[in-house]
Amino acid sequence: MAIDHLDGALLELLAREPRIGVLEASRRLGVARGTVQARLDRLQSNGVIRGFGPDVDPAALGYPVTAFATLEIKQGQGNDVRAHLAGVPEVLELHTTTGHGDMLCRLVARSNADLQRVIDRVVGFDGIVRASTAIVMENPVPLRLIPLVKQAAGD
Amino acid sequence: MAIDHLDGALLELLAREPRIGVLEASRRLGVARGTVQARLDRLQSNGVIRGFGPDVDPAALGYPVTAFATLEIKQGQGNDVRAHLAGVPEVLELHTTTGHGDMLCRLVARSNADLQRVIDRVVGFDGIVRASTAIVMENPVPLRLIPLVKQAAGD
DNA sequence: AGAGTCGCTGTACACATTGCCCAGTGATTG
DNA sequence: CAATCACTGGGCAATGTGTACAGCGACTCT
Repeated sequence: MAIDHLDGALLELLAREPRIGVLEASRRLGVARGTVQARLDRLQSNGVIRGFGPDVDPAALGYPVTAFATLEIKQGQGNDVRAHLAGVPEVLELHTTTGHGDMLCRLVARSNADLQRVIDRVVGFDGIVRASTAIVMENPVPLRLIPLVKQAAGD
Repeated sequence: MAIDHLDGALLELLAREPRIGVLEASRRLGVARGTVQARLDRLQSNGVIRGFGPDVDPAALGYPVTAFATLEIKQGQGNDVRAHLAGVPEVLELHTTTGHGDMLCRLVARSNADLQRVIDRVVGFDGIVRASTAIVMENPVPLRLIPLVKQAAGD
């Protein structure tokens, strides 16, 4: 859980040049190879690094439209709705939240027209009372964690 | 842009066991190493695979609270707001959207109390008229792309 | 039909990297 | 003071990588 300064530098380096190896990383950071290896192992067993999965771009896959849908759920239907949404490939992410809606999910679609189909599929389920959708136009800040890592490392 | 069936299998394999090498992947998929190498290169130049950055868990970094904030922006202040939000480490992601709000951003914080500080910092800016926040309680479907990849590959 | 192109295979080779081990050292702790 | 811990720097065998090449079947264009 201790987010060291070296850990921070390592994470940043890995984020910038992911194909880098342990040896090369140790050279860049000016430490011994064993150290980098140990840090990496620790970060992974800590859960700080979940993995190194490929970062897939839905747009390049033919799904250039992203939207967020706020869902209102019928009492007690939560689990069914979760299962239903988990079965829809275009649902990239699902959260249960406080506030006006009960759930928030991230959707993608092949086009604005296709989004209609996706939404119909998403909300065409008994437990869902109401849905409101916001289509994403721009993504000025794509998902990033480095600034947070830096802050966590810098204290 | 052609999302082949082999491409799909490769992506799925990489997602499940990211530390796998090209050689091992070729063995698993039952194709020649050169093929896997060529596919990988193509997927990367296509932009389907953006990279292999480490998947960092904010919770493990000490930021277990996630929230989504919908922001309403003063006309013409878009760029300033974008720049402001980009400067806040706790802002993990920012989208401009259609619908009730003008922007949607994903935030993290060290605690519910800390979230107040983050929100204050986020909305403490001239161009922002109104903000409504939804705190994430559960994350039944964490960000996933494999089902989408499978669908894209299966046609 | 023939020529050219393309993607995949199977193989080869030199080189770099990995996983693992170990002795030594400096800082911190009880 | 002794023990613990993280880091260093070195060494080793095994493996993977980058790269190249020839052969082959499928496809397209003329």
